[in-house]
Amino acid sequence: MDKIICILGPTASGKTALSVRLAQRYDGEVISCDSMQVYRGMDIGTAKPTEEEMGGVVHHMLSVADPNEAFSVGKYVEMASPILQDVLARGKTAIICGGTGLYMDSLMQGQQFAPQGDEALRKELEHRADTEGMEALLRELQTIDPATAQRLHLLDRKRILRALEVYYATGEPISVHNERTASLPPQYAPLRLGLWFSNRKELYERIDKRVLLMLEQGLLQEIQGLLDSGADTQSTAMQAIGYKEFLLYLEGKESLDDAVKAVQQGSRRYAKRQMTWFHRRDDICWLDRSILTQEADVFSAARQELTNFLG
RNA sequence: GGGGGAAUUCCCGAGUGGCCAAAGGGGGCAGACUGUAAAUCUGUUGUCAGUGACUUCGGUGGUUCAAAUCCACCUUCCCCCA
Repeated sequence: MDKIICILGPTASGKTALSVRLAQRYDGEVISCDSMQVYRGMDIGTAKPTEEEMGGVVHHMLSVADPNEAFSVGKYVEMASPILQDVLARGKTAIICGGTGLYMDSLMQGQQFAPQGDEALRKELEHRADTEGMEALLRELQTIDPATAQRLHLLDRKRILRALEVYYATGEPISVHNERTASLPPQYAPLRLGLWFSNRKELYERIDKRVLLMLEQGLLQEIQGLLDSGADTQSTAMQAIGYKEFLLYLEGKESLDDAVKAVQQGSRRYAKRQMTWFHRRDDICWLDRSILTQEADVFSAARQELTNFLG
């Protein structure tokens, strides 16, 4: 049995601290599972663990991409998979820690994504969406992949375009590809530990506070630094919560106070979406942080689950 | 002291006699999600046995078949003149 522990939960629930303690106790290495912590130079706003917070534990998948590069789930799995195998091969405990549910599930599943269309195809589809409108494209999808067209909403531009892209790039409807890959057995069977708050207000308070803390730690300077070094404000990385809003402030388009509120708001809604994602799994051991308020409590609760898991 | 204006469902804010449980936005809640996922998208939001009933539009009392909408008084807030 592979020694893999997944630590998941909404933003600001204390995943980092728990992962480090477990790694120290169980001879582990942490593999970060966060779609924004992969970017170099985005440390404060993504709450990337500091050298000190890492407590001597080896961390992977942090700062592995340039903010201007287009990162994605596919790349994440490509990069993290070999790392995970290596960690296991060395007899270490792998601790997958992060809040990006899609990335985590994909890594554990060994997800094979349908290939990406080339740049020209994607550009063309984008252009057609703008000129012909989504109705036309959805109708087109209806003829080549009715199942997908059926479940997608007219306004879900991203997914409609991707479905068309997959079909034109591979000749296979994305629904067929998905059905095939979904029936594959998962590659790993980790212990999943989920952090959550039965009292949501407490989580929201932590989030609000953390945004203020990031400001104190110099988030604005960090963003300015990224801009100065040529960061593309349209990039995926710059869509990160905390960056896109404060960018508006730095550009003088919004007051600092409004930007702070927007970041807090965005983070709270993000946390809710994360919970929704995780909720659909029924194999997560949930640790209630409204009850386990001290980090030591969380740690010992986690150790109990681990004891059962390792047998 | 005098004159004018405003009070709407969690918030902002439409609504000036029936088509109003009340537009729209925000927020909340719930959900979706297979290469942008901290992204993208959807639903719902007075109460209740849910094709219907009931309680809401600062308060009280009127007018009317019918009021958030009209009248009177009261309360609070804002503006102007003193």
